[in-house]
Amino acid sequence: MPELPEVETVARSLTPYLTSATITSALLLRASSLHPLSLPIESLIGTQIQAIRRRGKLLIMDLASAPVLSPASPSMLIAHLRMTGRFLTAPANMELGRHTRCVFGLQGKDGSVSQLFFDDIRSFGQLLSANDAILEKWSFWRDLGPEPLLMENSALYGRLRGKRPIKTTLLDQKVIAGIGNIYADESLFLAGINPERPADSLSEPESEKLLAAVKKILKSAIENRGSSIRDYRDADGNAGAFQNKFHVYQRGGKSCKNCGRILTKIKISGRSTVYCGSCQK
DNA sequence: AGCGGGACCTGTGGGC
DNA sequence: TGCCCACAGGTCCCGC
Repeated sequence: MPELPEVETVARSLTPYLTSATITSALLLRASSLHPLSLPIESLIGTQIQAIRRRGKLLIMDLASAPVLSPASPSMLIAHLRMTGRFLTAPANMELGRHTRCVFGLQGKDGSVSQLFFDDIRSFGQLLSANDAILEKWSFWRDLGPEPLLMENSALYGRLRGKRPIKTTLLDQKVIAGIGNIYADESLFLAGINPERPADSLSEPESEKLLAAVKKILKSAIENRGSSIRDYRDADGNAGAFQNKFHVYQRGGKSCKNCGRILTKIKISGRSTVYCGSCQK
């Protein structure tokens, strides 16, 4: 599910609920929902959530540890939602859902108690209780590319190496962080670039145009609280609205909103890809 | 180097 | 109604 705009929306919607809350309990319901590099889930008990933020598609909760905890205690709780991961805030007495993979007890600064559920239908998502030593070992984290909204074209253009399709390159989290299948297709459409073009065939102005399109699409998607295809909801249970603005994603066989020609649907590195053969060169 | 295919999981929608 | 297949916001790993 969630790409950068959805994770950003989740982080923002969680912020009022979680900031300054202390984790009072942590129960893991499916072992595979905890990252192999993670500290035990119990390591989170007693930590206080300082802030919630996003890096690429990762949701990050910054933690402060109680003074008695060892230096090995976690400084962050990181979640990768993958396809169907989701955070839900719940009253203290709420029962677990069918797809709840982890549940945290929370105590707010005002003493109020509540729960935080990590639900995940497909169970691809993972939680990682991390400290600095663990992050150094985590290659996905180490190699994560720049934030698209902060990126300059010199950085993108410099990374457009090799003959693989530009769409594959946009999906490579080492090149640029946070773009997934929806926003890759939508950005390439807006930039007028064919997704099958070899990455190294883009000129510097084309790279610039692509990065501008990526930024415009991501910002617009964030303003619309993300895209809800099926499962995605923010922490308040709200769907996004950007799916109503798609130009190409999931529109194979329909007509181009720009020129009226039938949109082409193909596979690029295993992912469904839709583009306009007339508008995208 | 990079692609295809499979794996990890569960659910839904379409075709017959 | 039911069965089977294809497909789904992601990433990793293997073999060619």
